[in-house]
Amino acid sequence: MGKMTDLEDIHLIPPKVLGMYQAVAELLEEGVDINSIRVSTITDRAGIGKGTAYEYFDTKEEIIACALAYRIQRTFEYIDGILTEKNSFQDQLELLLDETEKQEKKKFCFWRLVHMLTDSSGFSQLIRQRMASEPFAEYLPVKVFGRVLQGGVERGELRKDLPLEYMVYSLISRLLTYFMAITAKDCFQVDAEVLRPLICQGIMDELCEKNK
Amino acid sequence: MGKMTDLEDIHLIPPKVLGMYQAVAELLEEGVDINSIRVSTITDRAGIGKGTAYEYFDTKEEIIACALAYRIQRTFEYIDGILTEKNSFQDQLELLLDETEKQEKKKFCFWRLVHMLTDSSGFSQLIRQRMASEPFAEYLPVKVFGRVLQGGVERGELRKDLPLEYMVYSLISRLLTYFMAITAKDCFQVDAEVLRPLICQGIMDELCEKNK
Amino acid sequence: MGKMTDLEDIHLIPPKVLGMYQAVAELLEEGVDINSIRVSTITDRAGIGKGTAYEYFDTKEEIIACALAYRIQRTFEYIDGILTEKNSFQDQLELLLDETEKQEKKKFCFWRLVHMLTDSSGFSQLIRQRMASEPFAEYLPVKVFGRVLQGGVERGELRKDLPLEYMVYSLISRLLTYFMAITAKDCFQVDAEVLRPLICQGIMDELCEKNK
Amino acid sequence: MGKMTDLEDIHLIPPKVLGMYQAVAELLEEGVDINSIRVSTITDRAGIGKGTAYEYFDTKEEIIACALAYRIQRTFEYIDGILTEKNSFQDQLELLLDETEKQEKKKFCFWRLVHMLTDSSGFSQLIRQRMASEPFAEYLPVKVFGRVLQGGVERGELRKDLPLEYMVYSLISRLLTYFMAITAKDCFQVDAEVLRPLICQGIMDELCEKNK
DNA sequence: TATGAATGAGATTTCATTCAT
DNA sequence: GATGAATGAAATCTCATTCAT
Repeated sequence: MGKMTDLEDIHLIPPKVLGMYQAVAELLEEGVDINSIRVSTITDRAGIGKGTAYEYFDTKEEIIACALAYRIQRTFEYIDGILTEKNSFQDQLELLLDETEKQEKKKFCFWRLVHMLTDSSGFSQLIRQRMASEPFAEYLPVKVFGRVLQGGVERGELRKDLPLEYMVYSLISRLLTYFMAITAKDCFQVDAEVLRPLICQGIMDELCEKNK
Repeated sequence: MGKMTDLEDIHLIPPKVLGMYQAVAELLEEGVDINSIRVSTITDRAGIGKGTAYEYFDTKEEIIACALAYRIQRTFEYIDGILTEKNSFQDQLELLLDETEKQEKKKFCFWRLVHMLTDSSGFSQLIRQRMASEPFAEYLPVKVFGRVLQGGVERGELRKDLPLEYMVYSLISRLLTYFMAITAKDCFQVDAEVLRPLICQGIMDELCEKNK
Repeated sequence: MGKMTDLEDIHLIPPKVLGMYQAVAELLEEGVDINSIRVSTITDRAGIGKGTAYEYFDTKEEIIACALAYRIQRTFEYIDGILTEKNSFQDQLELLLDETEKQEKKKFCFWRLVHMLTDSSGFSQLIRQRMASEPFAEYLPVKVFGRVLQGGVERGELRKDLPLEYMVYSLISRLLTYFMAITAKDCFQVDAEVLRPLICQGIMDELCEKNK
Repeated sequence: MGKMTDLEDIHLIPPKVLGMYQAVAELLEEGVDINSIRVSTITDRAGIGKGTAYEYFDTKEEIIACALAYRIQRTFEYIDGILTEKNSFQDQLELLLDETEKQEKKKFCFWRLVHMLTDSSGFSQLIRQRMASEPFAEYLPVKVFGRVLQGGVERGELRKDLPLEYMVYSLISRLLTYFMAITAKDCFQVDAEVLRPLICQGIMDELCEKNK
């Protein structure tokens, strides 16, 4: 059996490997520091032997990096799916803010992704490599948000004169604002209830055609 | 000799400890993963004995956390200083974007701080404790940016109708996202040259009185 | 693999663990100070990897405590066995004195046990816990000697009016006298040859029915 | 200043050294394992600098060995003193049992001595050397008990037909076993209240002339 | 393919001892 | 003589990885 790092099709992942991915996701959601995760913890949770992990991966780093990449992709696939069901940018924006709140509860995907994209740990480098590869690229936040914004432009809701890449930037930074405010609640004493409408208004003001 | 964790006055740090702080800073600037830093690497660089590290700190985590806290404070002290010399918000904003670009080159302080404030590693928990304490609090980004924005409001440059905290978060997340876009170029697939003027404009549009 | 500290059945001890027990026993018999025994010394002697020791035990202290408890139990099992073959208390007493001499040659069991029962080192506390647990209790000296004396009483050889616990005390203290005399030969200049009949006589005088 | 190991006269011990001896004694009485005592703990307690310890001793082992030897001698000097005040062996015996019980409470001198005389730790070897030297020999238990028993014989209270040395050992081991029974109650499973009168009687029966 | 006992390199940490002041 | 900051040898213990079954 070839290693998982060579596997392109996300739907052919063997059940034992899915078990390991699930174990990693759970651990991170429980707030475990990524650097303190042990191979034996993963395999114990997955109900498989420790040696089995090495049938599918070469190193511990790869296990965790693949698990994370998988998780991130699934999350954005899901977000992409539900975004598509909404008909207006306003609804899509509300949905994204809702999801941002949810993610915070799981202390997971978004923020973790931010780290992955910016730090220099071994994990992050592996993740970045992996996320840049074919089957993942399609669901990178830039792409997902890009499609949403593109739709808005095409429907005439959003400004046509801004480069799409800036609009993506703008959207992400607003979501980040909201996420930071929620995450650092205790540290910075900010009221998310007050923030949310301001953030919404800010984006709409900046990106929407009708507000021009 | 009392441990450094009990030392409040940042100017009384013994030279050997400063040497260790310097060593940690260099390592991180060189892109070394924080989790792979060894005590012996730090002490070797600092030109002191390994045991000496434990005269001043109880654990490796404390060494690195204190080094980081020190570095972050010095950096924001510096930024605070140069921001004060500028007379308009526009100039201050340009300065911050300049510094954000510089930080990227040093892969360091600002971003590292964001990680520290948001992940669940042992380091981060220690750092957060430390940064919450008296001598550090004054130079936390929220305070520094808060003062900048407050000044802009008082000079009549910035909008009076937005909560200051919202403005702070908005500014921070714009900078952060810019940093992220620069750092993870391949993932973001955007061009900093294109982005920067738009970001400037976006921030001014949102926060400035005269542009309303 | 469960740790040895949870293992109740003394006959299920894995061979590598027996090797470690043997190594500890040898070291002590060679007169090595118990506090100067290193894990690597034990595993080197046992011909196993250092890490293997920690597959079976959590700490060095546990390794040595278990090795000692095992050794002590085996010794008293053995003594119990050969005592049972003797038909009179007199013979049993002679046997015990013979064994006391032998033990001295191995500088081991009896005296080591005495230390274990009386000092406050980490080892001793662990040993005491362990020796108080089910599978060991049966072969504690108090039990073994208790059975011998009980037998003597039942056969009508020994006095019925003394509490058994005092008889045990008396027997042990006599053996201790003999052991001390042998051990401290050089220090106290006593002739074991002269002592032995006196000790025998003393016990018989005190405990035997016919001498009443 | 010559090292303490060369000092013969126990009354010329400098005050800082007495402070260290006192510190060691206290630590042991508090139940601290002798192998876990640190030089810094001793000097901190004695209120002196760590370097000072090395003005008077060459190694940590010497510090503790000398402290113990000193303490043991003082204890037996004291016991010798109060034994001399008693007029009958019976009273002296009761006194010794009282002291044995007290020692248990202080977990100290007598028993510690026994360990010192019988184990193979570095401390014990040093102690044995030291206790064998001139100024200590006089107050070794064998000598002290020897004088007591000799007095009993001379007063006609004790048997003349037993070798004095046998009587000494017999007495010591009775006391020791009593001590052991008290210390390791759970292992011995006997009641000191029950034991003590029987022990007294047993010793008197064996050693006293009139009870013959 | 799946396993998990065995491994050992390498990390952190301790603390007796030194020596410049 | 007294000090205590500095040292580094040496110990314990971890855990990713291997490999015989």
